[in-house]
Amino acid sequence: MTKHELPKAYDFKSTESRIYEMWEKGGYFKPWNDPNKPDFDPNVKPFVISIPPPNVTGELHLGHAMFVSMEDLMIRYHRMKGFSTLWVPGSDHAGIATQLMVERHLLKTEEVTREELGREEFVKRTWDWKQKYGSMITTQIRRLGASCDWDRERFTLDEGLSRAVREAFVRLYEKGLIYRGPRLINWSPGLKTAVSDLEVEYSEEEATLYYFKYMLKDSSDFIPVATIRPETILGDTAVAVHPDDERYKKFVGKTAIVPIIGREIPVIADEYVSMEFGTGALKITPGHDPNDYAIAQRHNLPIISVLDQAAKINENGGPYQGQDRFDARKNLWADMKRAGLVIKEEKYLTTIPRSQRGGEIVEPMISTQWFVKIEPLAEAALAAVKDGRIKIVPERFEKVYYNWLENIKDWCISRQLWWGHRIPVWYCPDGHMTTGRADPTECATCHSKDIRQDEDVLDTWFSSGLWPFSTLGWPDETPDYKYFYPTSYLETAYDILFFWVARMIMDGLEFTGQVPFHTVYLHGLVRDEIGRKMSKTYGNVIDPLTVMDDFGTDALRFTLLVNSTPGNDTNIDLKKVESNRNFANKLWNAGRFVINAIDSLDGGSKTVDGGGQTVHGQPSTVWTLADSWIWARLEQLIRDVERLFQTFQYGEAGRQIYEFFWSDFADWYVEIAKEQMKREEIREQTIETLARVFDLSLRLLHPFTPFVTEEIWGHLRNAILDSRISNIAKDWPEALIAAKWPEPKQLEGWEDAKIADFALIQEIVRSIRNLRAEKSVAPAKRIAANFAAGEKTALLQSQKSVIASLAGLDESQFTIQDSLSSKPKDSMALVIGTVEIYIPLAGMVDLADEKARLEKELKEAGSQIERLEKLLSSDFANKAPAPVVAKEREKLAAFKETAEKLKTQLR
RNA sequence: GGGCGCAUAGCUCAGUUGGUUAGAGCGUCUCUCUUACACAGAGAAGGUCAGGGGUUCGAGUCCCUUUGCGCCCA
Repeated sequence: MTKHELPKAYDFKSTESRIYEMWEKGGYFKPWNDPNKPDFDPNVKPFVISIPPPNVTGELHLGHAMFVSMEDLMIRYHRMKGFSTLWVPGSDHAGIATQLMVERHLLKTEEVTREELGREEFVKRTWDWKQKYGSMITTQIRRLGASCDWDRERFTLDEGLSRAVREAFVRLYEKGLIYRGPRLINWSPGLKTAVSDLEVEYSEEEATLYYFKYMLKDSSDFIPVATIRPETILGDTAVAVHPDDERYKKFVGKTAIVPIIGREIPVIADEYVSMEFGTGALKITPGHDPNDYAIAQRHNLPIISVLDQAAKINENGGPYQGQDRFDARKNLWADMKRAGLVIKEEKYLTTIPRSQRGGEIVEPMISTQWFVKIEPLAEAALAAVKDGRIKIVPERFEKVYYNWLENIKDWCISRQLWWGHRIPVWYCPDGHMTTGRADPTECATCHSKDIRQDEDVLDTWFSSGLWPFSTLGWPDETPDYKYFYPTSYLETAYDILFFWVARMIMDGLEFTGQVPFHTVYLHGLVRDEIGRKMSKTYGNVIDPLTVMDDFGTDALRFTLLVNSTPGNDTNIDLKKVESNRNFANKLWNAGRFVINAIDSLDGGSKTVDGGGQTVHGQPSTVWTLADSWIWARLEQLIRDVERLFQTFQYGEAGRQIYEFFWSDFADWYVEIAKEQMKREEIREQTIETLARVFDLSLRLLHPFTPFVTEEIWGHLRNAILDSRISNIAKDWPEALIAAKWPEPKQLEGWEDAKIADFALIQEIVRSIRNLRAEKSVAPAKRIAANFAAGEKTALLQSQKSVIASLAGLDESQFTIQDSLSSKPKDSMALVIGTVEIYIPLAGMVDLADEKARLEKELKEAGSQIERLEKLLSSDFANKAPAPVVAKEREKLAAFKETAEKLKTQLR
C-alpha cells in the first residue's frame, strides 16, 4: 500500500473548481507587489494585461475561450518568471446588444416596449438585468482558469469608468475635437440609431438594376438612368453626366423632371460619372448616398431626405409618404411603369450595406450626430507603431493598421439608445451647448436655467477605448495607474484591430500621453473542424462549456493554444480536444508512477550529495546514460521554450513540451527508470531524477494546462516532502501557480555526446522491436541476441540491461563482444551503423527472406552513399560551413560501414 | 480596384535566423489488458511540401510568376 494513492484516471470534473477556488482564495491572482500596500517596491517590474472586455450580457463562445487561454498563458508565464503580474478583468455594457436583449425580454414577459416604460424605468430595468446576468460571463471565464485579479474587476458603466468617459469627452470637446452636426451617416432603421462606418458590413448580393427615363423639361427627350434603389428617386436633386460624354453633352444645363412628383432638377456634368457604367448617366441623391453627397457638395445641390427614422418615406415623398422603403420602391416603380417611364429591369450583382448586428440593410441618411475629429489622434497613433513604441505581432498587421489610420474618417460617436453613457452636453432654448465634468445647472453662454441634456448615448467603443487606463483609475493618478500603466501586452483577435486596438492607442496617447501597451498580439478566429465560420444557421457552433464538460478545461485550452499560430485562424476539432484530454491523463498517470516511486523510498534522511558536475543541483557523478540524456533533452527543451515564448510562438512551444513529455520522458525515461530502480546503488538518484524532471515538465506545462498540472504537482510535492528526498522540494511554494519558471542554462559541453549515444540505444531497441513484430515473436517472449559492437562495445556493455529490458532480450543469452569469430547459425542479422546484431530464431529463419531483407537494406545504404558522395564532391564541401560538411561526412562513413557489414552478411 | 493570408500524409494542421530523402494528432493495418496510463504500449503503411521559373554549395523555408481558396479595405 502506498502512502499517496491516486485514482487510475485523471478526473477533471472533481478537480477544476476546487483548484480554481484554492488559487483565488490563496491570493495567487493578485500582483505580489501591490502599490496599495506598505511594502510596495516601485522598482519591481510589473507585467500587465487588461482583458478585452466581453459583453456583460454575452455568453461564452470559443472566441472568449481563445483569448482567455492565450492571455492566461502569458500571465501565468510572467507570474512564474517573477514579474508582479496583473490581469485586469471586466466587461463592457454593449449598448446595442444589451438594450436589444432587455427589450426582447420585456416584450416577452411583460408585453411592454421600452417607449411605454420610459427612459428612466427602462434603464433601471436594464441595470436589474445586468445585476442578474452580468456575472454569467465572468463565471464562465473563471471556468477557463483565468487567473485575473477579480478584486480589480471593472465595468464600463461603473462610476469610475463613467467618470473617465466624461473626462475624455470634455477634454476632446474643449480641444475642439468633438463636434456635432448634420452629416451623412449610416442609419440602422431597425435599431433606430446611427452606427459607425465600422459597424456596417458589405455583402455581394444579387439585386435588380432598374432602368428608367429621366424626362427633360418641355421636351420629349430623356436621359436613361439606372438605379438599385428606385425609392431614392424621390430625393434626387440632379442628374449627372460625364462632361465628355457625346451622348448627353447637349443636355447639360437643361432641367430634368423627377418622375411622379415632378420636381425640377438640373442636369450637371461631373467627372465622377463613369461613361461605361450602366447608362452613363447618374441620378444624384445626396441625402441617401455618400458619393452623391460628395457630388452635391461640389455643385451646391440641395439635399433632400426622403426617409424617416424607421426608413419609411417622409413628407418629401409626396404620395408615398408613410410607406416602407421597400413598398415605396414597388409602388413608385409601378406608377412609373404606368407613366411610360420604365425602360427595363435586370439582375445585377452589387454590394449591399448591412448592419453588423441584425443584418438589416443600412441606409445612408442625413442626420445630426456627434463626431470625433479623428485625424490628429490617428496621426499620433500611426507614429507610435511606426517608431516602434508599439509592436504588433504578427508584424503584417502593422500594414493593415497603417492603411486604416491613413484613410480614417471622423468617428460618429452618438447612438440613439438609452443604455450607455449619456452625452454630457446640455442645451438651452437658444441652442447654446454646455458641457463639463460636473452636471451644469445653467447654460454657460446665456445662463438660462432651462437646460436639457442631449438624449443620445456614446458608442460603447468610446468607453472601451479608454479601458487600459480607465480600469486602473484614470483620470486620477491612483497608485494602480502609476504603477501598472502603461500595460504590457494587448492580446485580442485581429478582427477588432480597428474597433478597439487602434482606438485604445489613439485614446491612450491623447489622454495619458503614453502608449497604452508596448505589444499587441493578435490571434486568429476559431472556426469549425473544416474551417467554416461558426454560425447558428450552419448549426456548427461548438459550445466551449460543453467541450469543457466532456474533455476538461485543460484539453480545450491546450487544443486552442497548440493548434494556432499568431494571426491565423484555427479550426477546432473535437477529436483533437479528445486527444489532449488523453494527454492530461498521461500527465496524471506519469505522475502516479513518479509518486509511487517516491513513496517506495525507504525512510531515513538522505545521504550527502557527492561533488562534481551538477544539473539543476543534482550530482551527476554516477549518472547513467539515460539520466544524462533526459537532462540534456530537458535543458534543450527549456532553452527552446524560452526562445519560442520570447518570439510569441506559444503553439510551437506547447508542441515541443508535449513531445518531450510523452516521447522522451514517458516512453523512454520512465521505462528505463523501472530498470534502474531495481539497482540499489542508483535507485534513489533515479527516483530523484524522475521527480525533478517531472517537476520541471509540469512547470513548463502549467501555463497551458493549469489544472491538471497544479493537481498532480500538489501530490508530487506532498510525496516528496514526506520522503527522504524532501530536500529537493524544500524551496517549492505551496502551489505550482507560484512556482519558479525553469530558466535556461548554458550548455556544459557533455550534452551532445550523451544525446548521440542514447540515440544509438534507441535505434538498436527499435530495430529489434521491429524485427520481433515482423517475425511475430510473442511480446512477452525473451529472446537471445549476440552483438558485435566494435568501438561501441563499451557503451553497449554499459547499457546492456537497458537494451535487454526495452527490446525484450534474455540477458542470460545476450552477449556483446567486440567482434564475432563466425556468423551465428540460424540467426537474423541487423546492422545499425557499426553494430551487428544477431538474433537466433531457430526455425523461423527463412534464408531467402533473410537475403532479400538484407539486400533491401544494402540497396538503401548504397543509394545514400551515392547521394552523399555526390554531395561531398560538389561545391558543398567548399562552401558550406565546416560543421555541416563534417556531419555529412560522418553520415557517409556510417553508411559505408553499414554497407560493408551487410555485404559480409550476404556472403 | 488596393492589401493580406493560405495551399505540406486520407483528414486537421505544425515546421520563424535556408543546412540536406519532411513531423504531430486523428484515421487505417498488425500485435499486446507487460506491476503509471487501453484516455495505453509496440510495430507498420501513407507525402514529386499546389504548378512554373529564379537566387544559393543547399529551398517546404528566400525572390518572381501562374492557378485555386479565404479574409480585410475601398
